[in-house]
Amino acid sequence: MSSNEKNDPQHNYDPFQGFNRSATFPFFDDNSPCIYNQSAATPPPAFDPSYMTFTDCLNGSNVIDYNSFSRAFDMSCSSSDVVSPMDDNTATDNSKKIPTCADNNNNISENPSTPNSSVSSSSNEDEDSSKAKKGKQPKGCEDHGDDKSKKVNKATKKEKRQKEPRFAFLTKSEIDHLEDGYRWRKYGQKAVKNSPYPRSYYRCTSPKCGVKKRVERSFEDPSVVITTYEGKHNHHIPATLRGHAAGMFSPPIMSGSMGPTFPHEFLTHFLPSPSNNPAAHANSMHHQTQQQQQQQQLQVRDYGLLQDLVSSFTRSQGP
DNA sequence: CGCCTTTGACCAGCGC
DNA sequence: GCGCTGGTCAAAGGCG
Repeated sequence: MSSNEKNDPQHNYDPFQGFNRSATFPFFDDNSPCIYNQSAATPPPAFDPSYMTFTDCLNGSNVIDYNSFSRAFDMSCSSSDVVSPMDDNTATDNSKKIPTCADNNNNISENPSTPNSSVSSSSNEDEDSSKAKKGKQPKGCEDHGDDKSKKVNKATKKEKRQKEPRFAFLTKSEIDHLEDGYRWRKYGQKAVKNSPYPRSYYRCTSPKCGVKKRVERSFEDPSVVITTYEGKHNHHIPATLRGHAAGMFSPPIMSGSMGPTFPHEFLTHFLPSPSNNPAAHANSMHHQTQQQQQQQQLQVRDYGLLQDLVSSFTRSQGP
């Protein structure tokens, strides 16, 4: 818990509390302007007063460049997926421990040429972590739950627990759980302190993919959904998805008006896109019915902020 | 029947 | 050691 929150919980709720923004978002400078929706009426005062839009982030020469941004989001699909583990004493809980810039560099920036070898190990370890935790016995079955096994589980967990880099997005949407092309299973929900809105926990349903995300609504601006991704998918977007999400970013909608490639690259990497999923692409290109197209448009609207960001960026590039 | 959400309980880390 | 909090588990139930 942050000291600010203690001092003034009603006005200092910060969904990114505990995040060192310059570390969490390496493309920010030390003054850490925050990604925020340009169209939002009133930015949450809890954030840095010097707000800048995503577009500003992209254009601000003193803030980021393509490289830093791409490093931040590991945009190169061919780049390493190695994620250096955070020590337990570095970041076991993002609300209590703030990763340092050095930590972050280790996690994200220093591996462009590292052999792509540890995706599975990373996710497997995550799975191991989950398995370790499954040592818990269900209620009424405590007869097997001796203290020894619990202690072993604790030790195992302490050794293996790692933190994936996290990336948070503010999305202006009325929908809490935005479709992003992947399939998620909700595994928990918790009330957020000083916020009337609960936080939901989702895990990617793909086997061996340990990606998680947390979704919560901003207390300051209920129209803003804060989605925090943790980890990186080690698989393609499911080709057959409810609502045909894999075809959301079909060329007519995204690529045709994108202009600059950067935001397109960014979004198509971080979010689902046919370019990341040839099978889905083919599917969307050849089997797109009118109904699917309508659905597609509806889903794209779910992206609220992201669309705004893209259009802002496109406009800022000029004709 | 498979997949998903809900929800109460449990666990670990941290501050005091 | 205790209490608080964030994160996770897993049984139960709903839905298509």
